[in-house]
Amino acid sequence: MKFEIGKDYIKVFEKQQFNPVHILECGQVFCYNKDGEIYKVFPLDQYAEIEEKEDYYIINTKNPCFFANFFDLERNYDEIKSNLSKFSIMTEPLAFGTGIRILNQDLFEMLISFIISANNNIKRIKLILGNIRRNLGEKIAENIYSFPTYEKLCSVDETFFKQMGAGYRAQYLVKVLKQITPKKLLEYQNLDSISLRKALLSLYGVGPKVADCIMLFGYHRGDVFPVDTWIEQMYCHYYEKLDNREQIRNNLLKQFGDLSGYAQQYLFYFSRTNLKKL
DNA sequence: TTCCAGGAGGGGG
DNA sequence: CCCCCTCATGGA
Repeated sequence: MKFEIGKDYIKVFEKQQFNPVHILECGQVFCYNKDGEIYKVFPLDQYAEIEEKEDYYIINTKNPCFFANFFDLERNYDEIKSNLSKFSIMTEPLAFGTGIRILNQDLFEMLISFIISANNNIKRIKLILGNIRRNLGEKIAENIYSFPTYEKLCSVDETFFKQMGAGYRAQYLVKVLKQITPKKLLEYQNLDSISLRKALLSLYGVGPKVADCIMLFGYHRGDVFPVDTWIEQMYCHYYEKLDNREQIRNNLLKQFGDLSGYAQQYLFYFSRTNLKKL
């Protein structure tokens, strides 16, 4: 995709391939705020502000290289969308979510975030993660705190996570922190998708859906299809009535192949905002 | 008041 | 293997 990278900014010129509203609001990421027309994004300990100009979007940040990778700017999404458009079910979701991109997010942050996401809603997930940041992170901008380090998270107990609002997921967090380190997660990069999924599923608080989300939004694997309540509803509406999520996953994977992850995100975003009206 | 949210762990059959 | 139950919390 066409973009210009400067010392403290990135300009992104192809708006049909890059829409910050849809990229951030589509449910793949929880570390952002909307401040008027400006989006503030704060993955890990990094910070950026995104603003729309007439012919481009500008990402203002001290670390353009980090965010070029974070926003997956090297990838051509025109090609992905063109391939997805061959499926008639994708017509509306592609039009609705124009400019969605799958982010490259930190593996450890994804693990913690999506364990919290289980049986939860996005607004409250953001709230809980914000509480954890504010208590254990470093201040990186006005009223914005970094994602805590592994060591910081290990230094607190179950009661702390409950106070942050994590509810019964508090014990999952404490246990998973004893099972895994950020370094080990990084080493998993080399695994094929079958082995990677198996490794993630062995972690406490990580089931099929959370494992798929970590694989998609962290490891950028296209050959997964996270099935949550919205995808399940979508599937029952457009395909057939099925309550077995593993079966739904396999059927959708068979259709979309290596583009499954991308298809899923467009379908999820569309379903979550439109399906209840249908 | 009950139902639901980007589900997962645990027990029993 | 599958089925059933339970797990906090806040908004609708």
